[in-house]
Amino acid sequence: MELQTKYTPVEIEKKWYKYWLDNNFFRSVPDSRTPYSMVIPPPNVTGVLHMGHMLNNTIQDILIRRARMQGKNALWVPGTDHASIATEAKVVAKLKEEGIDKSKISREDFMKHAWEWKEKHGGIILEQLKKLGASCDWSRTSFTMDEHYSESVINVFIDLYKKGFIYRGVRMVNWDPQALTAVSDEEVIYKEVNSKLFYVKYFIDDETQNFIIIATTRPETILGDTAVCIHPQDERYAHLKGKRIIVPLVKRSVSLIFDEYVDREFGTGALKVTPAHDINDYNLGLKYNLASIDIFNDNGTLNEKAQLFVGKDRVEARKLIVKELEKNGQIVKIEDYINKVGYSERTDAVIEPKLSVQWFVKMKDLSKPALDNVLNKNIKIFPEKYINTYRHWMENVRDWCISRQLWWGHRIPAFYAPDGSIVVARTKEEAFEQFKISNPTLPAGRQESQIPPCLPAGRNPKFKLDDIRQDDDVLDTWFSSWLWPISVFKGLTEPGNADIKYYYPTNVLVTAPEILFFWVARMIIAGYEYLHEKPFHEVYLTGLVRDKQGRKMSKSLGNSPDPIQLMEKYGADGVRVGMLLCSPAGNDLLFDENLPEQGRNFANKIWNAYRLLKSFEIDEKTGQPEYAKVAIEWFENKLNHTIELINDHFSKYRLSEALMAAYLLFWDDFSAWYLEIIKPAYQKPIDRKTFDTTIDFFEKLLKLLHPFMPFITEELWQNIKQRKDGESIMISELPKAGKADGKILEKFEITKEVVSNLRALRKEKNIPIRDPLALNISADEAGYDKFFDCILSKLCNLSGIKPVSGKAEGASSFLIKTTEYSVLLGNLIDVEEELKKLQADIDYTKGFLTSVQKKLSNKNFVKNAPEQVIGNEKKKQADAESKIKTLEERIAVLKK
RNA sequence: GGGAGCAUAGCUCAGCUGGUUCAGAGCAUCUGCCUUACAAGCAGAGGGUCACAGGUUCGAAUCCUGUUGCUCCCA
Repeated sequence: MELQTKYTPVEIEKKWYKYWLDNNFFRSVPDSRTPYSMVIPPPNVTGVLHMGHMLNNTIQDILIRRARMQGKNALWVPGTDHASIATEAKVVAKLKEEGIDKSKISREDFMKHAWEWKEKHGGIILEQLKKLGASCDWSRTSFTMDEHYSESVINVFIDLYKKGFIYRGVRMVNWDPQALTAVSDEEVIYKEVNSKLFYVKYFIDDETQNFIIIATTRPETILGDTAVCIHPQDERYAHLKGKRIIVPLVKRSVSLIFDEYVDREFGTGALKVTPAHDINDYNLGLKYNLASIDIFNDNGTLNEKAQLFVGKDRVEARKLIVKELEKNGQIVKIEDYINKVGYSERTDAVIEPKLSVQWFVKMKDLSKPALDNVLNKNIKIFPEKYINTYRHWMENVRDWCISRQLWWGHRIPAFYAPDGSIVVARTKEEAFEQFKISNPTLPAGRQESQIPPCLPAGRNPKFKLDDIRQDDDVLDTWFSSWLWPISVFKGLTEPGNADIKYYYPTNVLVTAPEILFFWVARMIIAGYEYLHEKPFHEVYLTGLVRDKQGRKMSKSLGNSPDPIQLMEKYGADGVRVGMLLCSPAGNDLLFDENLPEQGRNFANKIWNAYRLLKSFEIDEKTGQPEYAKVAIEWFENKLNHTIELINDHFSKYRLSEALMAAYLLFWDDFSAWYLEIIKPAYQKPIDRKTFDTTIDFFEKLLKLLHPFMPFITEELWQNIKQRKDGESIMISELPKAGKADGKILEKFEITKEVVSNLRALRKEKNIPIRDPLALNISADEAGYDKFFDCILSKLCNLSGIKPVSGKAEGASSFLIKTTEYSVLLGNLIDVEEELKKLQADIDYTKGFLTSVQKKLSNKNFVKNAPEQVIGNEKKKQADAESKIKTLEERIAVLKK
C-alpha cells in the first residue's frame, strides 16, 4: 500500500474511536487487579466544550490510558451536573422565546420543560469529548439529578440537619437581582469600578440648621438609613453626643451612635448606617438594636418602604435621589472614587447585599478532617503551592449558604406548618407524621424572618396534610456535586456495594484551581463525613487557559478558538500535544495556534518514520552490519533511560515534561540518529535482525506515546504487524525501563559531537558527502574508545579512522574533551583561518584555566570545599592544560 | 486592607538539598539545503549582567534582607 507523505487524521480518528467503543475497552468492572479510578469534573449540562475542558480532559485521558497500559483496572467516570442557575436561565430564555412566562406556569410544568431541554442539549459536551479521544466508561455516565443521586443529596441534607450542621437563618446574603436568587460568597466576583463618592448633608434634629456631612457611594440606600455612626474618639463630632439626625428626603429621625468600627480617615468620618443593605451596617444594627428597613424588591427595584421612587430600579433611583438632594442643596460635593463592587459570577449583575432567610451549612467542625488530611499530605495537592491557599480558606471557612431561589435542582426537603414551624423530611407525608409527634414551640403568627434557626417545631396538628407547604427553594448545585466521587458509585444509596468498595477513594482528581473551594474542598469534607475516607489520593490542579496576550479566554472577548474546529484542522492528537506542550504544572498556559500545529507536525514525523520502516526491503541472507549492532545497543540504553525519566515526570505530574521527553526521544534520538544510522544505503536491503529490532523499538515508542496521542499510535500499531480483531495498543503493556548504561550514552554524545563537527567541516569546505574523508585521532593516555567508530564512518562517509601520534600538516582539526580529531585536507585548508580558530580556542581555554587555578590556589576553598569538588577542579585543570598543549602543538605544525 | 506566589533567551518554561564550561529545553528568529521517510522536513547559527540593590559564603540563578514590577486568593 502506498502511503501519503502527509498524515490525515480525521477519518482515522473516527475509525479507532469506534473500534475502541465496539470492543468495550473503556469499560471497567471490579476484578482482582489494582484499580485506578478517576471521576470527571462534571461539566455543566449547558456547557459546550471550551479550551479549559480540552486541557483538563486531555490530562485525564493521558493519566487513565497510562494506568490502563500499566495493567491497572482503569476507570474514568464521565457525567454532567445540573447547574441550577445556568440551566434555569437557559430554560427561562427558551420559554420566553416561545412566548411563555415562567411566572405564569406551574413548577411542575417548568420542570417538564427543563428536563426536555436537558435531554435535548445536555449531552453535547460529552459527545464532543469523544472527539478528543476520551476513554471514559460511558456506560457509567452520571448526572447530578439522576434518581439515586437526588436521593443521596436529599438524605445528606436531612442527615446534616439532624446532626445540627444545617440551619435556617436570617443572614445578609449576596443577592443576584437578575437571577433572583442568593449566591454564595464564592460566586461573587469583585471588580474595581470607577464610581462616585457623594458628600451629603444630614441635618441635626434640633431645630438649628446644623448638619453633618456624610460620604457615601450608594445614595439610594439613604432611604433605608436607620442611624448615623461616629468614632467615639472623633473630636470633630464629640459635641453631638445625644443628638438625633434627620435622614434626608424621608425626614426620618434616627439616633447617632458611637462605635470604633468607623474609619475616621474615610470621607468625613461619619457613617450612615443601613442595616438592610450592607453587611457591616447589618452587624452594627445587631449590636445597637437598630431597625432594619429593606427598601428593595427582589429584582432590584425600590419597594414601598423606600417611600420615594417606588418601582424604580436601583441604578435609576440613585440618579433621581442625587438630583433631588441637589435640588434641596444637600449635596456638598461629588468626588471620583474607585471601589470594588461585587458581581454575580453567573449573570454579571451587581450583587445586592440583602437580608433574607436562607439555609446554611455550619462548616467549622465539618471541615476539620478535610483540612488536617491535606496538611498531613494524606491527600496530596499538585502543585504544592495551593496547599497554602487551601489552608487559608479552610481555617477561615465560613458557613455555606446552600439555598437558591430557583426551581431547577434538588428541592429543599423542609416543610412548613401553617404557623410557620418547620420539619425536615423526605416527603410531605413523613413531614406530617413528624408534626404529629413533635411539640409546638413557636407562638403562632411569628414573622418568618424571626424564626430561630432550626428548632424542631410542631404541634398536634390542627391542620391537614394539604396545609403543609414545602420550601420553595432548591439546593446549591455544589451541594450535589460535593457528593460526586461517592454518588457516581451509589455509595450512599447502596452502601458498601462492589463499586464503591473497589474504586473509592479514587486515585486522582484533575481540575482547575478556580474551584478548589467550591468543589474540591467540599468533596473532601463530604468524603470524610460520609465514608470516613478521602475521595481521592491526589489532586492535580491545571493552569488556566489564556490567550496569547494572557487574557482569560471568554465568550464575550471571542478569543477562544473552537476546539472542534481545531481538532478538525490539526487532529485530536495534534491538539492534545499542543495543549500539553504549553502546560507546565500549575501555570497558566498561553494558548496559541502554533501549539496544535507543532503537535500535528509531530504526528506527521511519526507517520513518516513509519513510512521509512515500511519501505525497507529485508534480505534474510545479509548479516547485521556492525554499525547497526552498535546503534541498537545505544538506542536500547537511551530508551531505558528515557522511560525512567518519563516515569519520574509522571510521578510528579510534570506531564508537559514527560511529553517533551518522549517527543525528543522519538524525534531526535530515534528519527534523527538511530534511523539515519541503520538506514541501508540507497536501494540496498536491510538485514532481518536489525529490521526486527527496529520494529520492536518503534512499537515501544508508539506505546510510550499512546497516552498522549492515542489515535495515530493505534493506527500505526495496527499497521505495523498483523493484529487480531480485538487487539489494541490501548490495552497493551507499557514498556518498562530496563538498565541504562550511562557510559554508552556519554560515549554516544561524543560521537554526535564528532559528527556535527565533521558535517560543519564539509559544509565550510564545500566537500560533498560522497567524497570520503580520512579522520585522524590523537588522544592522551586515557585512550580513545573505538566503540562508535563504525557509526562515524557510516554517517560521515570516512575512508578510515586512524590513531596518530604526530601532527600532520594540511589538516583541519577540532578538539572534543582531550581528544583531537583531524582531517587531512591538503591544500583545501586555509592556514590563516585555522590559526585564528585555534588561537580563539586557546584564549578561551586559558581563561578557563586561570579561573580554575584561582580557585585551587584559594586556601579557603581547598580547606572548606568537599574533596569531590576539589578533585573535579583538579581534573578540570589537568584537562585544560593538556588541551592547551595540544592546541599549541597544532599551531606550531601549521606555522611551520 | 490581609495572605500567597512569581520575576532566567523574543515567547512559554526547566534548573531538586549552593560546587563539572551551569546558564538549559521547546517554540520563534536567522543562514544554507526540494540529500529518494518527512519543506508539517534536514543541516547549522545567533540570542540571557538569571528584575534591581545589598548581605552570607572559598564559591550564589540557587540561601537571607530590602526595593521595584506582575499574578492569584481572601475581605
